[in-house]
Amino acid sequence: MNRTPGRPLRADAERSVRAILAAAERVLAEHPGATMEQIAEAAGVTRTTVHRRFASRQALVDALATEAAAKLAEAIEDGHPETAPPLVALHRATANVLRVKAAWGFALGPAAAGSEPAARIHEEVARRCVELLGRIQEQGVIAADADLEWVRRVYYALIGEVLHGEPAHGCGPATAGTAAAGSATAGTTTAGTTTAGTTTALDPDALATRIVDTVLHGVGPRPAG
Amino acid sequence: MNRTPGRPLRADAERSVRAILAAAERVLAEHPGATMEQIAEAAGVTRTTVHRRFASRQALVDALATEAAAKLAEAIEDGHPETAPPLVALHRATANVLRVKAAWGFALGPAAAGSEPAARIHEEVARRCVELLGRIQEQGVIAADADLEWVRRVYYALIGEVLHGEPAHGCGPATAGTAAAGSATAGTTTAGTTTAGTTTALDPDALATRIVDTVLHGVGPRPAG
DNA sequence: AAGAGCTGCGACAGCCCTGTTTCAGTTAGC
DNA sequence: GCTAACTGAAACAGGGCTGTCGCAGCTCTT
Repeated sequence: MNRTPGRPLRADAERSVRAILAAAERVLAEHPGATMEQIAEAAGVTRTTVHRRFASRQALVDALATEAAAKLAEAIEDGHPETAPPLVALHRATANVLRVKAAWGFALGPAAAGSEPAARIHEEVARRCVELLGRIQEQGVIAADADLEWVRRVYYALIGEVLHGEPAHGCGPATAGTAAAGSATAGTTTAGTTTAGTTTALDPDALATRIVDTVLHGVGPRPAG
Repeated sequence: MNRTPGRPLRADAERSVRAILAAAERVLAEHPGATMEQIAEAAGVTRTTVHRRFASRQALVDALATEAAAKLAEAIEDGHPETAPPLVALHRATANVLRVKAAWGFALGPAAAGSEPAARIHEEVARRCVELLGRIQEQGVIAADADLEWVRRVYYALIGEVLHGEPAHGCGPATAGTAAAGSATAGTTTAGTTTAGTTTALDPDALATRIVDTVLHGVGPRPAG
């Protein structure tokens, strides 16, 4: 019954909570309707223990969503959107977000939405995102008459799309497949990453480049080199 | 038990099937985990009847997905991708798809995926889509070195994003909200639709323009008028 | 008008999931 | 080492949903 611990948990209990949350993400990502039992099993714990730590299934999902949202906010912040050059910050943040979203696909997905604190974090993240885009707009890299909210949505959509391709089960150098790196050699002022002409894709930095590039310039032909 | 009728259904039974499918889409779109009972009620039918027409919940969802996939394919075909000028076809198809997807949000969503026949139709649709994009590429409107699969994914993502905004509960002139039509006055060779400078958005044609425009040119500043 | 088809109603069995409780045994922390 | 915290095991009540049946009554079809 004690699910909102007044005092800190004991070390082993803390470990259990961690294991449960991680397992929940893993299991629910593949099977959104998974049972508490399945989650417990994946966490190496009994169903009883799961209920001891999370009052209800909803509480578990909420905790998961909140944790993931926090990591997402952290990913943005790690790009230093306030201090770094806007395009650099956008690129870094994008790469970070790709990493986080790949690892917390369920917790950041629609199925986990509706969680109160998580929703507020997401709003805040969206605000920061638009701020950053605004700074880029001031540089003239985004059209002056562009609707930044639309830009943000396009940006979000592309991030989501990129993560649909390969399941990326282990976050490792997964099965390649059909990768050709279409519009490489971007004109953005970011650091290296584009080693030469052909990027292997799949790695967050290359994907981030592709996303930012596509958002800014689309897929049409470039004016000039 | 007779769910794959050898002979045609009677008129009233046919009507029931229609009503059930329509209700299922309506109900499941808002509440993916809805009960057979809720679907039946929304269809003005008893739960028993639903089970009489569809062997199981899965069978119902499959039928729904298949029907919607067919309508989607039809939406593409109505753009005359083979005969019309590629950009015109793309614009028309986009507008049609927006209409279909708005009306069959659940049946075309991820929750309804996994249905055998529907999946094959979606593959075919993707093929047609890439074909059309290839024709546009030959015109030089898409960069020659662009990965068409990536272009298709970006295109899909934007279509999906556009439909997230307003729920569009009744398909009517719903509650407007924050609409500003960012990068309007596209350079595409489509017909009118852009009445002047300010488009009201929300209507499929205007949204299609926006999508196509963004896919091709991104949100960056235009070279020149 | 007659018969086949379809529907609503009510009820049933079966299943799975959630959430709780108790108790004995183990583990962390002072 | 002692105590409090934590866990596994087992069982329980409760609830909901699915899928099926039989029957009486309505409605389409010819």
